[in-house]
Amino acid sequence: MMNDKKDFFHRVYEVTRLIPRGRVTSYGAIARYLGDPRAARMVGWALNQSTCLPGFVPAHRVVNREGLLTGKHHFGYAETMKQLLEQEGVVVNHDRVVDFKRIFWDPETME
DNA sequence: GTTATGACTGCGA
DNA sequence: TTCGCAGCCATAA
Repeated sequence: MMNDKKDFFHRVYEVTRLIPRGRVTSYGAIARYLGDPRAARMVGWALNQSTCLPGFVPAHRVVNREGLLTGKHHFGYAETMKQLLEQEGVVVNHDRVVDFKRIFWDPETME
């Protein structure tokens, strides 16, 4: 169905909203949770659109697998993503999430 | 209509 | 170990 495509974006937002405060996850983890590990790029694209959506989508809690803030440039100002994360207690250094493995949140296990 | 690109990831050399 | 390439799918030109 063509609604499946829409659902993909919708589910990205849903999962992203489930990310606990002070935790982060990766595009690949979300994509894998949605059933398409290779569709990580679509996750990023969906989050790009999410910045213009009504309601709060913590897209700043989604980084790449290395913990790098690759999407910071899409928040209007490059520092916005970092500041949002630090506001939640996530330490960011040189566009990289410190202790990424530790605060990583897996959508599949939700822990 | 086709081509190029993108907030990525995994695997092979 | 690091480096390069293919695959994923939607949007833009």
